[in-house]
Amino acid sequence: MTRDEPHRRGAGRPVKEVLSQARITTAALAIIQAGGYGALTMSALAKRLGVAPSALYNHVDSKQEVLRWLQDHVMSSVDTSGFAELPWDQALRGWARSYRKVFARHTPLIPVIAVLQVSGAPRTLAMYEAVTEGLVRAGWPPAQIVPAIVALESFIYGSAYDAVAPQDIFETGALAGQSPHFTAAVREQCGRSEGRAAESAFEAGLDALVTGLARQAGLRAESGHA
Amino acid sequence: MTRDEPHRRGAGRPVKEVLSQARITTAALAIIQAGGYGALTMSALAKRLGVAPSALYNHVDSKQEVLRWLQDHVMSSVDTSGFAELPWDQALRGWARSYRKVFARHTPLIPVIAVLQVSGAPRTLAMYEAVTEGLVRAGWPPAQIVPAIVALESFIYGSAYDAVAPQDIFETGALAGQSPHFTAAVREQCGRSEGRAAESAFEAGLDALVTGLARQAGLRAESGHA
DNA sequence: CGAATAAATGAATGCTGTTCATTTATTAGA
DNA sequence: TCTAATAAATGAACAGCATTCATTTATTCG
Repeated sequence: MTRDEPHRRGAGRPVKEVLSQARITTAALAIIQAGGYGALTMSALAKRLGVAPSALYNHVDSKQEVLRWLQDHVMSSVDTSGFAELPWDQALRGWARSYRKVFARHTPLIPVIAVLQVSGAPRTLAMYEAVTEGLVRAGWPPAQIVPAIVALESFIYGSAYDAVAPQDIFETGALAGQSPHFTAAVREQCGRSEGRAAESAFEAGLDALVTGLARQAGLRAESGHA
Repeated sequence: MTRDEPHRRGAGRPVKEVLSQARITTAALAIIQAGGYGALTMSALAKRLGVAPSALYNHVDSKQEVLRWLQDHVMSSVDTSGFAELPWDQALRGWARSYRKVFARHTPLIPVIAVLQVSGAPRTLAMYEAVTEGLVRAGWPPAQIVPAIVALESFIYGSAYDAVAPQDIFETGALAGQSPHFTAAVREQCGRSEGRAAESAFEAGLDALVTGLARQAGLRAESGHA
């Protein structure tokens, strides 16, 4: 599945690649920032690169591949710097918050990630490596690290969707009579956390996961929950 | 946004509705089961209902609406019966397992749910009501229930993606040298949980979430973790 | 110069969801 | 029973999509 490098030895090679992976990814990102994922079409991408749509296919297998490149690029902006400076549990929380924040603005990439082989996504792999190394250094048993990352990641993806959902999703409206307990519960927490319902749910879940997974690993999260 | 009932008072009404929401939803489900979500097109849907594609639009606003109907229908097969018989934490785990199992076969609906107003999804609302009632009866403080459900749901959605991902996602391949810790960690857990990596990560995360969220709510999960 | 080759092109393909003017069928009321 | 009203089905059409292909253009190596 890995693409051949374009014109490895060939003649006719221009001095600078006009349509490199980097240029295509950058253009795609610009389109998304300007008009959202709905605006990301192969035509739009070609136009922004000053080229015919068909020319794109000399450098990309499919739109799916563009999305894969995009995914790996976006992933590189997830912050793992905490593992260099902070206690492991604070670093883990910081990583999770950054991860969620980044993908809340790129939810259409989530189905792509979920199926993506890391072997084709070097920066994604680098992120996993940073997290793993941090946990290893903190004394986590090796066998528990991948399950913990997977569990956290699952929670992060779901929370990213949640972060961009309309705030009034849970308004029961005309059906309130059929759901008295739930309607009351929604009212209850609307008062508490003003508008930031998704935020507080994320923090609650994150704390539970970090604490619980650490306990399963025979460790103890050092900092209390916020 | 709520559709008018077709032919409320009108003349020309056939005795039985040929294209009701139920019939459309059933047909869509059959198409999906036969050929996956890629096969679910408005043309295919029309053909299965023995009708021209354009006729569909007398009963449905858009394909998105079909997906919303589908979502609510699928949601009704999530099992909440545990809340009637089991201790609350076991019921919660059972619900989460069922929820994940159902949507693992309907991952394309996840982005739909995340944006869907419950006011238009009665069976989804019924599910929330069942869970909420169960937690209220168990003594959960009302203000903590919605955040807990949201956190669990986020985890469930992410885990549903995970459940259908290829097993070799984490094979680092040629890049193993650049990620020694992670590669080792992957090897480590491959040996432990044979093929069921997603499963064990889900159970670990579920246990952490249920335990941790309960502790935040001032309760204690009764049953130990599996 | 000539051969080789990558890359760009424009036209075309088949699919998608969706719209629209028109026709068909059914029923309510006079 | 005739007529008016109205919902629903139709087929043609549309714009947009990702993608393919034969052809042309440009570049560089021998």
